[in-house]
Amino acid sequence: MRSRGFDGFSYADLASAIGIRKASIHYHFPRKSDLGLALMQRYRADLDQQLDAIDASSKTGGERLKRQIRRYRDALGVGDRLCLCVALSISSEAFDDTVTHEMLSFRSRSVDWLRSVFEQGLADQSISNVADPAAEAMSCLAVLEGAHLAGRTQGSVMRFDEAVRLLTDRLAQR
Amino acid sequence: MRSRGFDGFSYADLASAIGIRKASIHYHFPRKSDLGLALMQRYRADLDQQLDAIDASSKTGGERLKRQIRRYRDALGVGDRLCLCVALSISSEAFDDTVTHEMLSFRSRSVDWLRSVFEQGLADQSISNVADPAAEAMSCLAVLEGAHLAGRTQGSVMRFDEAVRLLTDRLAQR
DNA sequence: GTCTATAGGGAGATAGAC
DNA sequence: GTCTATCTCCCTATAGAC
Repeated sequence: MRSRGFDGFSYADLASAIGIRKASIHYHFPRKSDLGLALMQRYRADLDQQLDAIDASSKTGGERLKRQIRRYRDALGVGDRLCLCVALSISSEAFDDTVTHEMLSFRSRSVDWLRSVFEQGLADQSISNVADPAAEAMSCLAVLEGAHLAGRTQGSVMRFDEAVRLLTDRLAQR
Repeated sequence: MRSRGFDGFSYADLASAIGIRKASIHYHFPRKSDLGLALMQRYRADLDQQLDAIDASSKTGGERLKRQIRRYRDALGVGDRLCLCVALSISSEAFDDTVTHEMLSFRSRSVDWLRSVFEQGLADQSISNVADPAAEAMSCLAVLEGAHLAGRTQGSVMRFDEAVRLLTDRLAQR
């Protein structure tokens, strides 16, 4: 789903990949949209968990932001995968409100978390040039997702790194 | 293609939309990938033409950047369309090198143009806080495409505007 | 919970008349 | 260059045995 898009793979693809039959997948996820919803729900739950883990072990805004950038970098694979929320955005006409709701939750959780991170970075001086944490948060999510697209199109993590460099350059050196 | 993705529409959809038969479309574009290539080529040619038009009629970096942001904003429709290059990124495994080449050309033309715009904005002081035009250019393209995704997911141009606000706030008022 | 078998439809694509 | 007709294949999805 993250490398070919929602319409780019079939139950037959999954079946042969995991060594099971199509009908067995339909037992767990009757319709394909059920599978999309389940993955998006899990993706969102993972986000909550991992952002909590970052908050627990990193204390400065700069350090927290650095780890979130790293998470996006890792999620890109070798330039062959996208954030699930990005991948599903293109096919969103195919989904009902439950999937859309999950995607909106994912985005608002991301932006809210980033806003608090920029607020911290402003307070503890671990991120430079922060004037408006709310605007920074929305811009930052756009940069991370846009950098994913750059890396994906060119099949190169380097393009991701280049696109987020303006961001990483603002993190205080330790 | 820009609202449902490459795999999200069929020749039958096109045929009924324009009042023609599937076979007639196949006469012009034998395989679906031919259609994808043709659209991407046209999209890229349009970019060249429109950036030239911006250069011809706007002289400051800030004014030029403002018009490119406006172009992306308009391209979003009412939050139901994406940049073609963004939409095809997800399905890029389905394409051969010719389409990928066109997408890479599109991106490098965008970034090169943006770099020169930031250089101008630095020189004529029409864009504030420019330290590294090359990094600004790559970040800017990411923001524009990421802002598209934000607007698309929420079906709202307002989300686009919010995501690019950090950028528009840097443009000198006149 | 997984299997075989199959339904039912729509996909991309082609042949050949006009 | 557009049409009708059709091909072949694969899609999502279901029925029912084990």
